[in-house]
Amino acid sequence: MKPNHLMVLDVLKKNSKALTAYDVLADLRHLHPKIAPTTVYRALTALEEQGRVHRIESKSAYIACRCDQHGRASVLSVCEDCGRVEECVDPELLDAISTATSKTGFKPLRHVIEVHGLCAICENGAATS
Amino acid sequence: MKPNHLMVLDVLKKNSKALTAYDVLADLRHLHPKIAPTTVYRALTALEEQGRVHRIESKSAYIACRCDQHGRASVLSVCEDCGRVEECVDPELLDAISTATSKTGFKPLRHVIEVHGLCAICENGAATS
DNA sequence: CAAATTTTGTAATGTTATAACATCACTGGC
DNA sequence: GCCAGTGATGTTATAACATTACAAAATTTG
Repeated sequence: MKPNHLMVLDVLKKNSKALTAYDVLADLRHLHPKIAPTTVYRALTALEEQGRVHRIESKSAYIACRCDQHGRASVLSVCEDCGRVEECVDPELLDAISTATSKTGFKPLRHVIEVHGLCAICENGAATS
Repeated sequence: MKPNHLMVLDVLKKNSKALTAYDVLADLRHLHPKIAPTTVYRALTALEEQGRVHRIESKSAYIACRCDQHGRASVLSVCEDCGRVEECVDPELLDAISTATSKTGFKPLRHVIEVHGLCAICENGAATS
């Protein structure tokens, strides 16, 4: 893997929360002060194509893929309280969504499935506080 | 409904394609040259809360709700060729997704389900051209 | 009416993403 | 070895999307 791509992936892997491209940029600048947005975006694009990174469309943010099922679309659960993101791969669900959209002749190519809510920790924390 | 909100909704209703906030702004400026981004965004936020407008997260764009089921999350099919968006309300699908994400204790609150692909017209057009 | 509250307008700014073009690094023919 | 051709990277600038902050106007309420 190319050095820039590796650096970007490492930054994402350090975090369980989604980071924006500019969060990644700020982190990288500690070591490489001259790095530019373009560099980060190019790395993110490549990593996404490889399935190593997911973009959270509803947050304009990115996480490292943790599911080791690179290539399959995931259902992404985003905690609105702590920002943590869980991945869940469920081919049957994808098929069900494809079937639903296909009824009108639509041909599905890419799925974006994001669920906002509260993770187990924050839900309990909020309830007992 | 407030005049600004109505104007914004009307612009969106004229189009079957998703429009960005600045597309809406440009359209409104034909008649109201002094209107500002803030005004459009405030209207879009209010209309979204009422379920009259959906935001396509993966395009940073907006469409008028056509399903007359304001309030229920929709599956949005976005044609990557012509930009048209179809809505499809399927409570069972939402429940299935909620169930999948709930396995880890996650509490789902808002669903973002967007499918990119080709609509029937573009799929056929592309095939026969 | 006048004070309090909410809505709207206006300007500036912040955030996210890409375009355009220069430069560098590698490859393969000569 | 040299030097075109190709693709990756760097650099600068700017485009596109969104919010903040505060002032002015409208609306509500005592």
